[in-house]
Amino acid sequence: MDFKRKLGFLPTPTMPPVNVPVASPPPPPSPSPPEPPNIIEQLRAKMAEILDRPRYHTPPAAPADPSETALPFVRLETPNGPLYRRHVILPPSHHVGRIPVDSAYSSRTELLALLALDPRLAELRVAGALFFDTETTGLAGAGAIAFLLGMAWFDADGRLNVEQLLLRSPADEPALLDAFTERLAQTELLVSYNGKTFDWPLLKTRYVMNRRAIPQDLPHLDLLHIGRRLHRARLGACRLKTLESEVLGFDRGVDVAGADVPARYQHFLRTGDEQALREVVEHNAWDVVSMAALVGLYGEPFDLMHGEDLVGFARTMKRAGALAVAERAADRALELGATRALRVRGDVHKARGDRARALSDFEALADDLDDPALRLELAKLYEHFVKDPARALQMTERGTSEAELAAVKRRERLQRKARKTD
DNA sequence: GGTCAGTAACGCTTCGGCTG
DNA sequence: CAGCCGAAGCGTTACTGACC
Repeated sequence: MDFKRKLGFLPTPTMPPVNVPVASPPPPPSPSPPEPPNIIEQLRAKMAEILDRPRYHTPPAAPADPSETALPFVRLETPNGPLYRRHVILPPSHHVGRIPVDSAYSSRTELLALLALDPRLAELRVAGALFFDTETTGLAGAGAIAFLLGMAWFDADGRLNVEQLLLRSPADEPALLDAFTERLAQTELLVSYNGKTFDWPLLKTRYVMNRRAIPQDLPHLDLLHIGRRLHRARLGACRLKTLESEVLGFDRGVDVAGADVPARYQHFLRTGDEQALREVVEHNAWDVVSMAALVGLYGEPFDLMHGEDLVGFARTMKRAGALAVAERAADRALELGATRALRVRGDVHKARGDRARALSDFEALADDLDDPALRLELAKLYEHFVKDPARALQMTERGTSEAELAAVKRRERLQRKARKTD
């Protein structure tokens, strides 16, 4: 067998033609057999799955007319080589789902600072923010480079400018880094999605590798962590794309999976085929624009945010010590039917020393008495505020005994079930 | 597949309020 | 006044998940 051909090191007639759209995911794995497959079968299935993945290193297409380009970038000459730039200004009416992008411009950074648990941000303006996102040749730690840098900022008229810089060749990296340095000089606040962990350290590594001064660390608003605090209870996963559809109400349709991005760039480098990169470029632009929309929402959340998300908002405000805002958010969440907000509001009342209202909210959660933390709060209030030790004692026994009873019953039922199936 | 900010769950300490 | 309780803050540790 020709293993090189089989494993994709050489082109085969079965590979997709260069210009075929390549965004479709690989076909789903075949349904698993009733019996667990042995290790050989598992390896065969894995190999089949790998071989079915789209490949991008097809033979070079016929030389394209150099005057035509599938990618909407303008070539600029710089002292450090060519720089490929795309610059778009979004109209003020531009929305991402329900959220007008320019709402971020007037976003209250006091609120964003509380959400980010970073008081420094309150002094800054979104007008001085740079939203940024990179597309790279892989994850950090493996010599990855950022071949596409997407940036967005508001100009003096409050319009969102989106700029993208592309490396048509890795050799052009110094020009890209210098352009980024220039943009950073006009920036007082960085905004990213997981950029504190991924994009920013990776870019700093690239400055080192290119023997350039590392830009100074700027205040950094990483929306991933705010997203988790607000939406995790409702959504579970908090990827940017999930927030875009479930929080902003926008579906970008066909999109590139992040894990496919490195292969698409490698394909571009080997063949010059720009088609596969077009969707990466669009994906990158959407990412920075969506960040701006998220900032708009987080800066003015009360009218537009989902009730369940306002519970997370209220909890974060409480954690940041903004008790009045926390109470307002919990009230609004309850108006929207999110009864989980009772727990947060009770905690807020307690933190303010309003034990009567704390008791009222905690008692309204009587359905949750199997929650030991809630029973503890009620026991404290019955003992020290209501002065009813008997009731407090009941609270310490009640839920526990019920939970234990339920656990014992379940254990017995499962044991019976196990005996039947033996 | 590497990285790392953030989180949760601890234990420990300090401080202030209440009670007998 | 001593003793108890609760709240809050701090440090440690182990773990999670999102980025390409």
